[in-house]
Amino acid sequence: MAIRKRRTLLGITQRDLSEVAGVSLRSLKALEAGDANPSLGQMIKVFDALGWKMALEERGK
Amino acid sequence: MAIRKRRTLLGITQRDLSEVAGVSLRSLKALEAGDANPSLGQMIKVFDALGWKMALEERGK
DNA sequence: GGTTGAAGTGCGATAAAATGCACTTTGTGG
DNA sequence: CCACAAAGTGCATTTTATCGCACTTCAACC
Repeated sequence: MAIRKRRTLLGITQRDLSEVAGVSLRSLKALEAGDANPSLGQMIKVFDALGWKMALEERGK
Repeated sequence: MAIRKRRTLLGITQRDLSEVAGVSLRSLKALEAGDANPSLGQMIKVFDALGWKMALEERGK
């Protein structure tokens, strides 16, 4: 997933990110592993911690 | 929210959208009302039904 | 005023997410 | 090989989202 790539690029551990984002380490691991259907709030926290924001786009065709 | 605007623009009811998207009417109402912390799957279904997709952007500054 | 369709809302039941904990695996440096 | 840090994973528990249902509100129309 993109999360891991971004996180490693920032040179921080899962623990670091989970603390900055304010989600549990367990949840972050699940999120990175892709075996999760996270809540919007959960995602926003993590994305925000990674310097990302969510946006809507037209789905081409 | 943007969902309602889009939906009314399409000229469909909440019931219509909920059925097309595959989520319960109750959930869609909550989603439009903004009193929800929906799951990613839930949002994708609705956004997809509205011709939208989600994207990540750099958070300015 | 009565009827109808769409939308808003509260509540209880259930499915699922989020968490904590214990443990395993993997890599890295001594 | 050993020690340590980071990551992966299974499980039990707690919390929360999702859903159905009943009821209310509101507007349009006859």
